[in-house]
This record gives sequence, C-alpha cells and structure tokens, in this order.
Amino acid sequence: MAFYITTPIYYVNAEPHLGHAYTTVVADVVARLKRLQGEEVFFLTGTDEHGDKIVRAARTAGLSPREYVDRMAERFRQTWPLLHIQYSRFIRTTEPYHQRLVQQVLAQLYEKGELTFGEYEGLYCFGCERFLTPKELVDGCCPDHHTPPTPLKEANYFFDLSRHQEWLLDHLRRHPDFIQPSGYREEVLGLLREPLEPLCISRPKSRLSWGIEFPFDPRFVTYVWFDALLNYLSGIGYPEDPSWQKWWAAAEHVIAKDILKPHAVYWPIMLRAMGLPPYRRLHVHGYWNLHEAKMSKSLGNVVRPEVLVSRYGADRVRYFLLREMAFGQDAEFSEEALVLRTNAELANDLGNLVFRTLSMVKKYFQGQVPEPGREFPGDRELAQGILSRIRNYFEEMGEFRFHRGLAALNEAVNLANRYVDREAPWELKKKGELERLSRVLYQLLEGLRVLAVALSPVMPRSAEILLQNLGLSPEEELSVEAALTWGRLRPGTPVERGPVLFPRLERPIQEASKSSPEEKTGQELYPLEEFKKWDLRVGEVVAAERVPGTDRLLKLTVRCPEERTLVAGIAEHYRPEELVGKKVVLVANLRPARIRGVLSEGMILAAKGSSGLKLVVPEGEVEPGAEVG
RNA sequence: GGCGGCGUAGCUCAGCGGUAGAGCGGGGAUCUCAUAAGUCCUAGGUCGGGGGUUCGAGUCCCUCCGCCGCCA
Repeated sequence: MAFYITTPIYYVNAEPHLGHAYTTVVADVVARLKRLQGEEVFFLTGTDEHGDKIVRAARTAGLSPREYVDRMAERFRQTWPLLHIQYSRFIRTTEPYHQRLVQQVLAQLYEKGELTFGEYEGLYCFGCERFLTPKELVDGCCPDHHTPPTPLKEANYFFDLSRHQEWLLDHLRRHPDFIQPSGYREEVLGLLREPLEPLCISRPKSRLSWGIEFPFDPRFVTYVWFDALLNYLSGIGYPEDPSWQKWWAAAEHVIAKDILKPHAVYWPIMLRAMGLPPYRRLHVHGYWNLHEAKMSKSLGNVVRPEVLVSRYGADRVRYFLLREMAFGQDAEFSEEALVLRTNAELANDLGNLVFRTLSMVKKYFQGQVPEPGREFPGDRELAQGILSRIRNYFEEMGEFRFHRGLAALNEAVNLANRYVDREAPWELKKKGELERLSRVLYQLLEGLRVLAVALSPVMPRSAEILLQNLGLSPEEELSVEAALTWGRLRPGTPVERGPVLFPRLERPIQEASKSSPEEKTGQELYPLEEFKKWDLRVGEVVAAERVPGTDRLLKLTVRCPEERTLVAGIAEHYRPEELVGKKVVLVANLRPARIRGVLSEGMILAAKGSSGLKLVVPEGEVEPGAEVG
C-alpha cells in the first residue's frame, strides 16, 4: 500500500518557527507510523518562494530575491533533520520542474475555458497581496497591516471557482472525513453556502515580477497560491513520472487552520478543473499560543525549533508537541509545560521503568534476558493490558488523535510500573524464588520492547537506543506486528542498561519566549517590579474647590508632603468642604495633564462601588507623603 | 451583522440522558529494583447564570453573560 503525506510548503519570508515544526513533526510521525505498518511512504515538504512579500523581505535583507530564497530554503532544509524529520523530497517552487508544471496547468485550464480575462478595480493591500473589499477596511486601513490600501485598476486572469462549487459541496457530503477534524469541515460547508467569487490568479509584472510567468501572456505572473498548491503534484513528478498516480491516490495534506480555505476550496476545485481526483484527506491543526499571543509568522513571537532541540532534545520536543496539543484545537506552549510533561511521563514513568527493569536484569541475571518459564496469575493480564493499550494507541494515532494515543501508551507504562510494584522482584530475589523472578523480568523486558516499537514513530532516536539496549536490531524489530506480539525476546540475549533514557530536568530551562503569563480571566499579569514603578503615596487634602463650568471635577491641593494640585472627577460624590483635612491615596508619578486649564499632577484613588464612588483612605493615622505599596 | 465553537476540581482537559471523571500540581502513606523516581490514598467542584423538556440533564431545548473562530 502506498501513502502520500505532505506539509504545506513554507513561505520563506520568515525563519522556521514552532508552528512549522509542529506541522512537520506531525507529518513525520504519521509517515513513520505508516512505514511501521509496512506501507510505502512518500513524504513531501518544502518551501514556497514567490510573491511580493518575498521581494520585500529580500530587499530588507539587502539581497536579491534569488539569493534570499536560496538562503531561507536552506534554513528550513537544515532545521528538519534536527527534529529527526525524514522526508522523501524537499520541493522548492523556484525549481524549473515545478515552474514548468504551473505553466502547463495554466495553459491547460486556459484552453479548457476555465480562465477568464477581465478588468478589476479595487483597493489593493501590498501586505496582503490582494484586493480588499471596502467593508473590510478599518478606519480606511487594511485590518491586518494597518496601512491604507492603494486604489488599483488592472486587468487579470480569473479562475471561476463557482463553476465547480456544487461538485465540491457534493464531494464533501459524500466524504465526511475529507476534511478533519469535523469542525473544519463544517466551516468549509459554511463557506460553500455562499457563491464563490472568481479567484484572481495573475499579477501584472508591472507590480510584481517575482513569480511564474503566464505561458500565454508574458505580461503576467502567477498568483502565489495557485503556484504553491501545485507543489503537491510537481513534488511527486506529475505528470512525467508515472509513479505520481500511485502517490496521488493516497494523498493526505497536513495544514494549520489559517490556510484552510486555499486547501479546502481552491485546491480541490483546481484539481477538478484539471480533471484530477481530489486528495484523500485534509488534516487541520490549531495554533500554538505562546501564552496569549498567536504563533503567527507576521509577529515576532516565535520559538525557534533549533533552540528547543538544543535544550531538550528532538525526541522530548516531538513527544511534547504531540502529547500536549489536541489535534485541531489550539494549545498553549511553554517550556515549563514541556519540562513538567516530559519529566512526569518520560523521565518518571517511562524512563524510570526502563532503567529499573534493566538494572534488575543486570543485577539478577548478569544482563541476559531470563527464561520466561511458567505463567503466573497477573502475567497474562500485564501482557494483554499493554498490548490492548498499544492497539488503542495505533488506532488513535492513525486518526490523528495523537494526544489520546500517547495517553493510552502512558497507561501501558503505568501497568508495567504497577506490575513491578506488585511482584516486587527484589523480594523474589531475597526469598530465592528464581523461577518467578525470571518470569517477572521477562515480562517487563517484553513490555519495554513493545513500547519501544510503538513509540518509534514519535521518538525514533530513543526507541532505537532502547531496542539496542534490549539486544535487538532496530531494523528487524520495527513493525506493527512486532509491537503487537508478546514474547519475541530470546532468553540469553545480552541486554545493556545504558545511560538514563530521559534524564529528569530539575527545573524549566529559562523561557525562550519572553511574554507575560495570563490568567484564564484574560487579565494580563505583571511582575512585582512593574507595580513598583508606581509611586503611590498618602496625601492630605489642604484645599478643594470646584472647577468652574464642570459638574464632576474638583481641583484639589494635596500635601504629600510637598503641595501639589490635581484634578479629580469626584464632585458628584464629595463636596469640597468635606474633603479638606482628609487623607487620600494618590498616584504621584503620573505625567501631569492639563484638565480644563488646570495642571493636574497626580490621580486620587477611589473605589467605584454600587453605592457610588468612595475614596481610598488609610485606615489609621499616617503622615502625608507615606509610601503606599 | 450571519454561521459555528467554547465556558466541568488550582491548571490542562475527558464525559454528552441515569449516583460528577482523568492527568498534572497540592496533601498523606508506603516499597527500595529505580532518574528524591514507583505504588497506594486524598480534590468535596452551584459542571458560566436563568428558565424549560424529562421519572431523571454538565449531558436535550430556550435565553442571558463571557470568551473565541470563520464569513460578511
């Protein structure tokens, strides 16, 4: 069986970040799972290198577009091996083969009458590389880039999406798992309720030259999305390499939710217009939030994959990414969470199980796999318990529910740890029950073996080390079959204890991301230092009078201990005469502001209760100027 | 404005008609093979508010509040 999986090709206007890493790790894990199942896998990733934003990023970097994309593509290409990503091919949209295919497809669609040429007038945002509708504008500016759009009138080529809209709707209805998780399918169905606008797929060279030239009209280059999506075909050699058919029939895309529309609407319709079947499935994941800020490539708020790997190791990072995020939903990323999670599940539970088991084998059986011997009550339960969790794991992983799959595996680890505790091999040794001891350790070694095989797609390096320590050859052992068969270890095989697999991290290594934690309330939290910036003091009101012409304002003279004037909006709640002599709390280092002609050098604190405004006052006798904090 | 989602123990979330659950954190106990790890016990949370359907509702319906997404 063939299996074809893709990541999006990443737009090279920014460095690789956590979001790219997650998508790519997901694709890699699925690819490895399929290989474990004996399937033939093609895993495609790469870079998207055309468009206006690239030109501008290149200019900023002081490079030509060509130099710039070469450099950035290399950055991506070098990042993935660090994360143990094993792709089949890395495609770049600037490759001649890809460019030829795009031109070929444009020519084909043009001949088939799928494309129309027309004039369009509108407001263009260079940041978005698209025209905006007047309704989208916020204060006359682009809602995303906060810059005013430029009025432009141009002739362009359009792709009439609505012609295939009914077909797509029908396809979606007939294939409930075409887009998943289902929430995103619903979203696309919603999109298709309204007629689709024609998609403008050209850009005049006068405005943008960094793109693929239209084959039948050299005045234009191709819109980046139209160009980019076709990588999924050019990457497998369509149409020249005949093996493309085998792969295409099994195509599954992994994307983040921000590019749902191009993948769920434009792309299937493009394929339809080309006379090709749609891909098989589209898997959509959410965002990693760094506290509150979104992981967006436009914001500088990114976590560098290579930094994480250097701090925590690829396997830990891969495990955490899959375990922490419910695929499809957003999740929060922090290094603290990474440390907590991997300490608990990898160091304490799994790693410790490995180490204690191998230690006992070393100590009690001179480092050789003991004889399984006779089965006792509890032995079969352990084996069946672990195997059923592993079956469950494979099921969940196959459906992209990685967090649940790994939870199932943790249950298996837990079963084994309980088994150790219940059987207490050290007691058996003491009592000289060697036959029993032998069986117990054999059971545990088998547990480690099947766990290692099952985990290999997620943590390939750790799995390999573990299998080697068990005296096995990873190449021979890596199959789903081996993970689901109990009793493959041969007695007498030498095993190594090896170093601790997942050393416990004492405390989170300093945060890579610098931003303030926020509570569920959405309220931003600040360190104490932040509060200390405010000079809060006790002041005594020495004079008070109404500000002429206002209902709410009082002009106060306050001693704190120097005298200063300030304006307070409390006239509706306090009469001037009742304030004189009162001790109040004021903010003494506010930038002075002129209010109604009066210079206000501070602000008085008051509580806004249901029964009106109440001044905040010190509870007892305090001298003016006393610090509050 | 339209469509949709979410709001359950300190934190992250599962449950989706029948006596409130898991993991983490916190508290207690215990074994000693082990990475101060394991194992066991322990969370008394108006399941956002209100109303309704039902013998019975986090679980269905309505409504309100608060977040969020997509579209316009």
